[in-house]
Parts: sequence; C-alpha cells; structure tokens
Amino acid sequence: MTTIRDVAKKAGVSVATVSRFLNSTGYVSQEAAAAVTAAVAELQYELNPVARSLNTKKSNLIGLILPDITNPFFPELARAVEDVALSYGYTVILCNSDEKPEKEKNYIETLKKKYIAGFIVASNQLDAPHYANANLPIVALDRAINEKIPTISSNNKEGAILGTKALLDRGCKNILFLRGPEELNPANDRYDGFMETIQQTDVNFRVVFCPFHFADSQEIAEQALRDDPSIDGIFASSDVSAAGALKAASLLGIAVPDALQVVGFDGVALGEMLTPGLTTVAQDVYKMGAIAARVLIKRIENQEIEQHFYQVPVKLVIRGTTRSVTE
Amino acid sequence: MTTIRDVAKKAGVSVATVSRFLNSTGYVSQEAAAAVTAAVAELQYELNPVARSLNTKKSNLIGLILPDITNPFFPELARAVEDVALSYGYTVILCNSDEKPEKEKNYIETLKKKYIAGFIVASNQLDAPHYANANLPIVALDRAINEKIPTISSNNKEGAILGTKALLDRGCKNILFLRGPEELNPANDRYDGFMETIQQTDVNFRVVFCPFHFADSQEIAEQALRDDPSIDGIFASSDVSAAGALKAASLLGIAVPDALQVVGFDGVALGEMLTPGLTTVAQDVYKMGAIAARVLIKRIENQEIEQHFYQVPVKLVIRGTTRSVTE
DNA sequence: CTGAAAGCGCTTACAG
DNA sequence: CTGAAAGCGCTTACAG
Repeated sequence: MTTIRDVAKKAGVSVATVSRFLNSTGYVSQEAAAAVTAAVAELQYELNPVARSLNTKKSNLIGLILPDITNPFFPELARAVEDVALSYGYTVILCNSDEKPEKEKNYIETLKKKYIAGFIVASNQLDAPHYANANLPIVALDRAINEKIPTISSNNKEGAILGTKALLDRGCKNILFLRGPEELNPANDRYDGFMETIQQTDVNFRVVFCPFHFADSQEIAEQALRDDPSIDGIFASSDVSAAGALKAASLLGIAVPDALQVVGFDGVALGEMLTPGLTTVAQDVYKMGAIAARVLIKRIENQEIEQHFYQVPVKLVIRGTTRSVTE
Repeated sequence: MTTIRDVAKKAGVSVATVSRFLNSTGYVSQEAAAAVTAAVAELQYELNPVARSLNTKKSNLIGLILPDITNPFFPELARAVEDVALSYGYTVILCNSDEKPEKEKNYIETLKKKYIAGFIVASNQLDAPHYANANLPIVALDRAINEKIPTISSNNKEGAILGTKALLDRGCKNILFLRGPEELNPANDRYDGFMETIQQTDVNFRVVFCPFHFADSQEIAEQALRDDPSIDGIFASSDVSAAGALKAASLLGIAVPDALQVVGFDGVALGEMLTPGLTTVAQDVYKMGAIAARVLIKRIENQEIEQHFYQVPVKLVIRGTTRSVTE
C-alpha cells in the first residue's frame, strides 16, 4: 500500500505539504503542487479514509434509518439516497429500526463511534432524545422534530385533496376514508386534506383507522363494506391499504370501478400491477430521497441550505379503479 | 472521549495489558483483569473501532452488492442480511450495482480502502475479475463463481418442477413458459426443471424469453396469448412476470383461472395482493439472506463452514390463479 | 509557502 | 504475565 509518506518522498516535499495540497487546505506553491500531482499519479496513491477519519473524527458514511426496508415505500427511497450519496463520495449504511427506539439509539451510538457523518431518518421515533442529542447532521423524512432539523415530505394534504376530489368528481356519494395510523404525521395530513374537502360537500362519508398493512386493510375494508353496502368510493391512505380494499371488494363481488371506486396513496409499483390498475395519489419517493441526501450532504459539508422544509409535489395518477369524470 | 489510556491509568496497568484483555489475546493476570474490568465499567469505556481498523486493517463493515434494491426480490434479502449482521456486531453497506461491472468494481475498491470485512454479492457480474481478485471473504447468491466462493441459492429446478406439475395436475394442455433472462443462473435452472417435467408428458408447450419486468412481461404475454388463444396455462419465472401475464389476460378478457391458469415464481408479497391471488413457487428469501450473512461472518472470523453450496428449499403456494386439481 | 513533530486511539512484536 | 515503544496513515497547529 502506498502512503502519503511515499508520495512526499517521491515529490521531494514533506507529508504536511502533500496533505495540505490533497485537502486544499493551506497554501502550496506551484512547484510543490505539480510535484505532488505527478507523484500521486505515478504511485496511483489513494488516501486512506480510515487514517483520515481517526484524525478528523469524520467519515463519509451516512446512516439511513428507516422502519423496514421490506415496506414497499422504502426501497425507492433507499435507492435515491444511495445514488446521491455515491455521486458525492458517500457510502450509506442501512439501518432497519422497526420503529424501536432502542434499536435506533443503538445504531446511532455504534455509528457515532465510526465517526459517521450524518443520518437520514425516516422513522416515527424522531422526537426521541437520541436524535436531539446526537449532535450530528440529521435530515428527517415526513416528520419534523424541531426547527433545527431539515425535513422533507410530500405535500400530503394537497394530495389528499386531489384524491378526494377525484372521487367526488366521479360521482361518489358515500365515501369511506381508510385513515392511516394516528402516530403518523403524513397520515394525519392526509386525513386533514380529506376532511377539509369532504366537509365542503354534502356527500356522506365515514372514516376508519387502518394500518398500512395488506391483510388488516382487507379485513377492515370488508367489514366496512358489509356494514354499509352503499359505499361507492374508498380513499385509502396508502396503496397497500387500497390493495386490501380491492381484494375485499372482489371477495364481496363488488364491481370496481362500476359499483365502487377506489383511490390509493403512494404511487408504489404495486399499483400498476393490480387489475384493474390502481388510481392513486403518487408521491415522488425517489425525489424525496434524493433531496434528503443532498440536504444532508450540504449540512455535513457546512454549506448553506436554502430551506428547512421541503414539500415535494404529489400527483394524481388515474388508472382503472376509477371511472371517467361525470358532469 | 475516554480512551484506552484512561482505562490503563485508572486500572494501574499499561495500555498493552488493557488491549490484550479486551481482545482476549495474550495472558492477563487475574488482578489485572479485574482492575481493567472495573475501570472499563467505571469510565464506560468503549473501544474506538476506527483506531482499531487502522491497525488491524479490518472493520466490521460488510458490503451488500445487489442489482437494485427496488426490485421486489431484494428488500427482504437485505433485511435478512442486516438482521443477522447486526446480531453479530456487523454493519451493512448497501450497494446498488445495476449489474454494471464498473460500479461493482468501484464499490469494491472504495470499500476496501475502508477495510471492509467482506461482501455478499447478488449480481450477475460475479465472474468479473474484480471478485476473483478481491482477496476478501465473499459469499454469492444464486450464482457460483468458483469453488472457493460459498454460494446460496434456492432449489430452482425443484421449484420449477413443482410449478409445472401444478399446472399439469390441474389439467393444462397448452402451457406457455415465460423464461427469464438467459444470463441468469436461477432462470436457467427453472427452465431446466420446466423442460424436464413437460417433456415427460405429451402436453403442448412453448417457451418465450421474458425479462423480470412488469410492462415487458405484460406485452410478451399478450402477444403470445394473441398468437395462440388455446394457451390454458402460463408458468412465469418470476412473480412480476406472472403479474404482467395476469394483466394481459385481463385486457384480453381471458378468465383466470377458468380459461387460463397462471403460476409465478418467487413468493413476493405482491402475489397475495393481486386478484385473484397468485399461485406461485415461493422462495425463502429471508432465509437465503440470513444464511448468506451467517456464512460470510464465519468466513470473516475464520471459522469452519460446513458446506460451500446451500440450497434453500422452495414451496408451492396455491392461491386463486389455479383451479382445484383435476382427476 | 513549508517542514518537524505531535497526535488521533488503538495493536503488536519485543524484551523482560 | 506485563510494559515501553513503534507503528497503522493521516492531519494540524506551530515555528520559521
């Protein structure tokens, strides 16, 4: 392995000069710079990041803390984070927290020992003290912990308004809203958007809590549809829940979209694979991840960041679970 | 930050003794051990992994190289790897390679500089020289590069036999096999299983290449079904392809499972969300990932490993895209 | 603009 | 069984 010492010797300068040149810190004469450049090229020298970390107490590792990569929302997010990280020379460590504070805390502590540069956190435990005390650059997804931590989220309320209107515009007169978990900020924003929109009309509606889980959603939807067969529209707070609702409808022999229209939320790949294809409010998950990574890296590198809250636009994707607009 | 030096001072021994004790390398007297233990506890000392890495040229990082975490097969694999890694004190770095040799090579090189402990590789580029020359513990998924590298895979051939028989047992007389990419070992094993089984019968069949991609699969299946409307069974080499085939059938107005039965391969969550639910040959993806991680860690720690090839069993999951068995 | 030297926090022959 | 010392490969005041 060739070290900075070898480079210094070959270039005829001190290691300090080589280091300063390589890190563009401090002045280096033209000649010295040229000599070092040549020596580096000739020896194919590459800096040892571990040795550097030991000094600077910083690495180019970033931690991505999320509940569970298995949840269809997260792979695309992880992909975006990794793409951006890679392009800036960072490496990402995957941390599945299962929303457990001890797991998160544990990750933060063991990674701090590795001088991790920062964290991107997509978790509900964000208000736990281990984040506030982490003393490290952090960027949050979907949940603001405090003003100091930049947050990226979709425009969930706007999305819910779009989704609700989609059902209204298509003639639904009795809408079931599958509301997501109460602890989830985005789910609550979606709820607000739905309520605000529906209450401006005289359309019937009911709201039911429903986890973002397929089998549970199916059961809850089935129950609701049995209770009230006149339901003619379902707005689910997630695509997985929408898939559950579709399954329930099929089991009950309810025709979609003729007798029942369904709109999901997320824009996950699953939606297009269903039959009929799921009409949904699509988030730009990749973009969220990319922004999160970019903002984190800016913070790590002490660059200015323009804003602390990023709202990524959302859009309605019309597929087969809704009919054409009625006049 | 408290260092090994502080511990040594408090315990009244040298840092060498502390280090030896902590790493259980070399002899340490009872008294010294006790003193160190007490000092460590009192100071809440934790070893600095970066400083250690610099000396030992090893870290507890493991790299997971896969084509794209966005492909529904991989999140569960990644989850398993991470779970096992965590329980043994390792941390996993996510590397999306897009099957590009340069990307893989680049990852390997930059991570080697970080003294990465080993790699788990789920990629088709495994025969590229950068693996053979990596000079690091590697475990492969689904593809053997050479005898030195342990490999974990599903029993793909057996699975294909199961899937084919499922169609045969249910009366299919004209089967379309959606064969996966030619470069993919598992896809070829599935093909072999299919061929072996079907050729023992006088049932009509045809084979078509088909990438593991939804829209492409849909198109290919649609074309095939148009060409030959008498097809009454489709065996797809992946669940995503099966989903594409189902979509095609629905578009063409072909009733599943009455006029057409479909069997997938993978056992991905998507399968149960489809309507009707997808009958499929399920792999135990989590188990594959867990074994891969366990084997890699054994190699890293120079433990014996029992075998070099692990075949994880596969099982047939019957859902709604097939009928009941005919006599 | 540059170099000698100390230091980051550990490990590991080596001598005793 | 144990300690002094060198070393892992870099960075960073400090003095010049």
